[in-house]
Amino acid sequence: MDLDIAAVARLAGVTSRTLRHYDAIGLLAPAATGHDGRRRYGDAELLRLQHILVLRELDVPLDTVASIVDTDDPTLVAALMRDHHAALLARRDRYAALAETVERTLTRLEKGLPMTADDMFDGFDGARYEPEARERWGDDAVDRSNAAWRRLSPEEQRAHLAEHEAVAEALGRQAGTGAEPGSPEVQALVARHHAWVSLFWTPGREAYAGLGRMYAEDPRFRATYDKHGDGTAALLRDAIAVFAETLPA
Amino acid sequence: MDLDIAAVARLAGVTSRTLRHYDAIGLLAPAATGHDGRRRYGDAELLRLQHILVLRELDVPLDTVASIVDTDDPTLVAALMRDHHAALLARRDRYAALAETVERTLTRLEKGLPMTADDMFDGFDGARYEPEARERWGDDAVDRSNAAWRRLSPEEQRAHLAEHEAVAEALGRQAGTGAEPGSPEVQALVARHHAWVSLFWTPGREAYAGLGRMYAEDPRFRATYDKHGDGTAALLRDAIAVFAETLPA
DNA sequence: GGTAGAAGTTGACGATGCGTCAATGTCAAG
DNA sequence: CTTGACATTGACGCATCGTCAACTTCTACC
Repeated sequence: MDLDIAAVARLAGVTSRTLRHYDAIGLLAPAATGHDGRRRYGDAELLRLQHILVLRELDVPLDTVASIVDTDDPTLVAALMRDHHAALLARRDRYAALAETVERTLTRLEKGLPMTADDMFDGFDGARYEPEARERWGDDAVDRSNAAWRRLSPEEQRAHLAEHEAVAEALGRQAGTGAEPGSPEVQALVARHHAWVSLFWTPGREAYAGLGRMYAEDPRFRATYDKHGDGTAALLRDAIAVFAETLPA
Repeated sequence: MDLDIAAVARLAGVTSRTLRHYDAIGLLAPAATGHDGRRRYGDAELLRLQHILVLRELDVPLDTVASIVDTDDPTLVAALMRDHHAALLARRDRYAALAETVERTLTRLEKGLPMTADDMFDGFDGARYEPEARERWGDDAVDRSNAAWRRLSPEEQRAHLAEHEAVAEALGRQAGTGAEPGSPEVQALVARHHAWVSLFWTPGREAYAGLGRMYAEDPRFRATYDKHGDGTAALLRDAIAVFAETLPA
């Protein structure tokens, strides 16, 4: 895979100007530039571009996009992609609601019926139908999460990662003894795990449970945990399922 | 109904700054301004605002929005609203496709499977999934239609309206004699009607048929035609249905 | 090898759609 | 009559590219 700027533009449905802009602001640098200065893109850049475009589609400002796509923690990445997915579905529903409102307006106008002002704007208020974009990405959740991570000193970052290792290892030992997901020892470890995740992300009940499932299903994550013993990821998943019940929605 | 700027803003989910901006650029003037200069809005303004917001939602530039919402020909207005509705549905489907693409990317990444570049951007290319916004509104169809109407001199505009009256009257006579929708006389009149509509809008098969149905179903339109005799609107609808078959999709 | 044409490069300016701040005025309640 | 909430009109700012302009480079064909 070695594409020139025009090919990438065609594939992604953007203009070459946009790609140059993204290069200029440091958002998406080409894999290499030919000896003549021409930009060449590879697979990794395509993946990154897709990620960028999803976020752009959600009206996330490009500098925020940069901080998001720069995260390299796979836990965060996966959680974010799930969030993006949910946001896209929310958009879909929003446009469905808008279409319905327009249709209702049309038929009511045709029949000469009156409409209340509230009816008329049903679906238009971003605040009610879009608790995603601005509130979600503006300078909240994810943005803060990255900022939080970045604010840590290198030692603190290492300490944070070490805590995760410690939890995973302890979980592995519990898995080795056939411990129950709901047992006090395991739940205590999950609590530590939740606290660990919460540094950059405060998942709700569903989100945390989803994260747990992903740990067990995604080969990469599973490997991360199962290196401490087979069944560790599965134990974590089940333990998280129990723990998640206590979280707010 | 007599609302101040804050009330309108709350209802529509925009800021008061936006409403002032729309006033400043002549897009949406308040119904009246109090003796102290405060803007007061009425029902008509709310309807116009809804129309504006639908178009804005579709990324139509505001000056184009202005030219669209300024049309006063009810035929055009109805046709446009139907188009807007279709465009919103297209958006809905687009976000559904995007969500699907992201989901596919996620699961494939989880399983370590490769993805083709084409797969990855499925749904992102605006050209393929959005033959609406830019191409539809940019400076095409509707924009041109308004411009076309505006380019006519006042006498030409009168002549155009007179042609419509003449067609409607002739149709009324045909309806009075119980003519068949498919008869040569009636079809000749429909051809004139189509030519009349085509000045500002070139409807495809489905669109023209839909327009015909609206003529018969919408009380206001029905009245326009049935004043030349009961059943005129129905005859026109059926005749258009026949005529539309000959149109390109 | 020469040359045309397509497509790349950087650099610069412009447009759109409001956000936001400043300075000021007015209304309704206590 | 004060106070605080909200209105008004400028004015400037900004993000995200679009759109020239001037120039270079690759490819293809004679």
